[in-house]
Amino acid sequence: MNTETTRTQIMQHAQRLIQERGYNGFSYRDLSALIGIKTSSIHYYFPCKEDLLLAVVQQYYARWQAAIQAIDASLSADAKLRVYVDIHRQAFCNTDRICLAAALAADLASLPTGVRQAVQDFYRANEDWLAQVLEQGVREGSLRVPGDLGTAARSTFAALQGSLVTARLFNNSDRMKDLLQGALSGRELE
Amino acid sequence: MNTETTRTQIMQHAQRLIQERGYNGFSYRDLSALIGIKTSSIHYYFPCKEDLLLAVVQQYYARWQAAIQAIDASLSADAKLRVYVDIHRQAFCNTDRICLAAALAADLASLPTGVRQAVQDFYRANEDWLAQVLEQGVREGSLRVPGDLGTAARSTFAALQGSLVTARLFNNSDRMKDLLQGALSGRELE
DNA sequence: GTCTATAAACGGATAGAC
DNA sequence: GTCTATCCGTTTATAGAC
Repeated sequence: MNTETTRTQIMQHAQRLIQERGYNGFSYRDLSALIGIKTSSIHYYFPCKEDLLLAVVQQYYARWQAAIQAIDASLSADAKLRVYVDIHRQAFCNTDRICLAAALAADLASLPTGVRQAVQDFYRANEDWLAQVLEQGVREGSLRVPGDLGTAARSTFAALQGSLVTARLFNNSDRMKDLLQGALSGRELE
Repeated sequence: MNTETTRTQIMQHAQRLIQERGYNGFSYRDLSALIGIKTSSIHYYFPCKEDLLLAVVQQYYARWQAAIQAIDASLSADAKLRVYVDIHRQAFCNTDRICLAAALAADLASLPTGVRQAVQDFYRANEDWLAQVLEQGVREGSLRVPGDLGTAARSTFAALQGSLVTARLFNNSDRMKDLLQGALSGRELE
């Protein structure tokens, strides 16, 4: 088995299991059974569980950054918001998983310090991106944002994360559409 | 040690540990160390972990119902909403914990079926209550709700749950105030 | 790189004494 | 009710052969 493939497989399954069952809900044994290698081989790539966790979180963050940067900068603010929500809705429809950062944030007290920091960074980056887009929308006149921009951005991201949780809980991806109709159309779009 | 006291202690610590570290993040051993009894004594009250989990969830649900019913029915819709959000904000400020149902929903795939149902019931009950209050607000003319009432109720509860997660993540209870200013004042209150 | 073998602690759970 | 003692599988991790 090619090295990169094994390492990649480990990280893919680890991410999925965390999103499905939480940080404390999977083991090296689970991974070894899924991939078809021994647990000691996983330790070769990730000496301890925290190493694996950090690698998975950082890769998730990096991919999110790439997805965000791929959003056409020339779009209007409300178009950017629709693309942004749709990225999350599509990801949910394809995988039936909540956000990795939300899954980890739920187990906060059991996270290694470094991971906790990475989760905070992810949340902050999303909120900052949303605040920028809301600001653009106000400038353009295409969005109406009552009150503070940062407040609106934080509430919007909280609603997005919460909607992913309920979409999975009720096995109903329409919950993500709720978000578009309610939070965005209602509050922030004219 | 009085029986009811021991049983109560077990359930209190179990609920707290689930809210802090997730369902898979605590053990009978953790509980026994915290309370000062042996793990076999815990098995006397709750033969298996699922029994304990179900008891904790049902108690949490019952207390929520009591708190909701204690809200003065004669209040205006927007006053009810403010009391409702304040119940959650106060609970967070006092305990630094997210909602038990949200903590369990994050570990969904690892939950026993009965617990999954109880978590769904809790979410549904909150959404139904919110939808009723929004409906009252529209009737009174004190709330402006764009689009479907059920949609607005679901988004509002998702934002509430998500805000609790970030309030803890950033150790900042103002996140709950964000919700009042943004989601309620902005979207639903005139 | 992957394996076997092993370690030491932890996990939920039970039987039976007091 | 709570304890001691015990069961047996799990979990994370390491050492060393191949």
